Amino acid sequence: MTTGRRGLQPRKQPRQVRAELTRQRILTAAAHIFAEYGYAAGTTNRIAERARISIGSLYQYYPNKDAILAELLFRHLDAGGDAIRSRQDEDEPDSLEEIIRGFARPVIANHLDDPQLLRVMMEHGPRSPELLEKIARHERERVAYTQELLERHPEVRVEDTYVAARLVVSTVELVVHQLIAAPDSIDTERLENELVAMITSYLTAAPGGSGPVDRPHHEGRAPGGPGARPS
Amino acid sequence: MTTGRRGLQPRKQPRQVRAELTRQRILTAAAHIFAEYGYAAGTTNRIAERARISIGSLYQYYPNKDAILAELLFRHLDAGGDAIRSRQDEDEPDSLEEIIRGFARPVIANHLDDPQLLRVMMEHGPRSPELLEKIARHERERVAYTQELLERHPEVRVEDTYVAARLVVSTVELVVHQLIAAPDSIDTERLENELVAMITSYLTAAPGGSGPVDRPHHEGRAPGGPGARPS
DNA sequence: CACTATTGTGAGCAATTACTCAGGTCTTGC
DNA sequence: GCAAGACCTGAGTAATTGCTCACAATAGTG
Repeated sequence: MTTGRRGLQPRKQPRQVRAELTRQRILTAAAHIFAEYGYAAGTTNRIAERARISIGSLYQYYPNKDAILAELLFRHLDAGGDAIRSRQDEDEPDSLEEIIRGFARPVIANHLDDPQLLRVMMEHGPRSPELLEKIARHERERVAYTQELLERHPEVRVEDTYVAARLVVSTVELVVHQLIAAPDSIDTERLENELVAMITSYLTAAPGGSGPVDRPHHEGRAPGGPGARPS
Repeated sequence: MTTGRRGLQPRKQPRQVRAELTRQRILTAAAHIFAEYGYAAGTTNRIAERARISIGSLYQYYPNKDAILAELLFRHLDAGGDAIRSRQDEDEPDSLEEIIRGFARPVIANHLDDPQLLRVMMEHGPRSPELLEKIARHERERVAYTQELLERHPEVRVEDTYVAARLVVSTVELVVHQLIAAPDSIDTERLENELVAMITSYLTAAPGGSGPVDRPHHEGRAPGGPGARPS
């Protein structure tokens, strides 16, 4: 199938405008093809055909098929990261609900373009070590950032902010992904609201309890503060 | 790649014990191979090799590669459905938390066997119309059942039980899947607890509020006036 | 214009894959 | 013991795929 690892970096730097244009055509064509056919059936020849260039040209810019998907994924991750980071730079003192909403909204927006493509990327992505590393780093950053926010915010009451952060990040990403890509798609706005409500109520609920009701049993939360250690 | 649709039903009924045994070998071998190599790289020859039978025998039982994955998926879905349904038959009057836990636990248990395989199945599955239908039906059943439970339980306070049910089902399935398969896996028990806590607090929280705390400000989540435009 | 560097072309190769088939070996029923 | 079916075998085939390479076209420079 795919020839072995040969690096994922693009093959050459374009020196003329024409080249940069071709590059872009390849990328958008690949996005469509992968989204429509999946990774395995999305052949390089098909991509070239869709981009209206020859297969040879394609391989002048990308050393192999993986590299195309890689670039697609990089761009997506970068876009997502930027959106969230830009939000961070704004005025900070939001309510917790607004903060969570600030997580959910960019993720939703980022998935509206082409849910199918995202799906393909996450599916096949982790087979290449470089992609795996990139994704893992991205996720770790998000978790760390989220954890920091949780720890800083007084409203938050969870035992282990690390676990909570992972739960939150995963939930937002996955649920948005699934429910937007679903055939019977849920209204975007409602999805955002419900997701935010769920996470916010989780974070602010009394630890070990289920909702506002007092729950006498259960091992109490370690009073040592928020610095609960990840397992 | 795969030859076109030719049905997914097994090719023949085994009449001797020997045959049933071979069948089982194929299935377990396929499970391992798919989990290890993914669907595309998990070739039928490799499966046959691992099962220590010839490739010809394999094709006596399954008309094509898809059919093997299909059977694997069917079995998984059936197992999951059974686990939940068996729980339903027990004494009903549980607390909401216990009900949600009754959802989460079988899902977790079902994923502990081989997360990678599950991943492959969900990834590739939806390409075959028959599989797609099976999965969709399974999901619809789960959502319907969940919605019914939500409506019956007095503690639940959500606007739209259908949306809530979908959210709950997706969240449990996806988050469990992701966090168990993750390289830095979270402790199973803690995962269950946090997940249950999140969902329970979401379901029991007063609509429009976030958690037990009284929240004077903020526009409610009523459809009338959230200033929430998607970016 | 001439010369060079950059970019584009597409037939075709090597490798891989799902799957077949002609013929073997084992089980069963009598 | 012996036929008839059930089961198994594995070399081979047709099709597909990622990718190369020898060459053609275009753009930049003097």
